[in-house]
Amino acid sequence: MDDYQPINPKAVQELFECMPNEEILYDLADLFRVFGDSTRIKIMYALFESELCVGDIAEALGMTQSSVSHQLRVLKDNKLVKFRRDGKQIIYSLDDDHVRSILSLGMEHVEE
Amino acid sequence: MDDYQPINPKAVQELFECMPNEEILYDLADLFRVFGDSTRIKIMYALFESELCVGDIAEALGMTQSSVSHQLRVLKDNKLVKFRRDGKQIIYSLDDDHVRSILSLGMEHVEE
DNA sequence: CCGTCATATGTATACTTGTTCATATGTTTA
DNA sequence: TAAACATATGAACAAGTATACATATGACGG
Repeated sequence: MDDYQPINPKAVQELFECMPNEEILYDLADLFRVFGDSTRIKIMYALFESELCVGDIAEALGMTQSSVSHQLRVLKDNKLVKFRRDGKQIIYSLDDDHVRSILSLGMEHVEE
Repeated sequence: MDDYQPINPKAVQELFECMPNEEILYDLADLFRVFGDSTRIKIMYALFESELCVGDIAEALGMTQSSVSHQLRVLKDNKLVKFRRDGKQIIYSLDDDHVRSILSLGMEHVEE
């Protein structure tokens, strides 16, 4: 299988030339990986309608503050949520509508 | 922090009532997790325009047949690709346009 | 049927990652 | 400034997973 002869050489050749940049594909996988955890999905859904502080997210979802904070960091690093400080609280919200679009589209696929 | 008092009790209460079904959120995370690997992303992109047999995918992407086959199984189990046999080859293609939509939307987000 | 080709599958391993516990940082209030 | 509160961070452990290698299954040609 080392001297493999493509069945469809034209398509293979076309892929060599037209595949998106390697780095972009990694970024794309990274993006989806962030969506690929139920804790983070829950957090994003919690923020779907309105902004919330960390404690309220943890309370609403029944998870520990630490766990929520760790995952918020992942979401923040990947620019999926933004935050602002308000006194002692830090208030998180979804970063842009892309996040809502992706969630909604995924939901459509799942709900069949 | 055990007797936590919500900052925004109304929002927390609303979340208790309005959060999507737990199981659906797990399914959603599972769906995105499948997209969250660069090998699988590459395979899906390879299938974006036209169907391909396993060997051609491996050849075009420069990966081993085994690795591609393993990942195709994941994609198949999650209904993201479908396949048909054609003689000795097995020809894979994207299962539906949801897959293309999700890839495209993710790409939009990444390409800024 | 036998050898060859295309693909699938089992297994072991190395790597990634989510959670918990403990603690640090930073803000407010008394 | 000390105590209380909200959040972040570090480290350790457990669980999941992608890959490579070896082998099995299945289809075709002679």
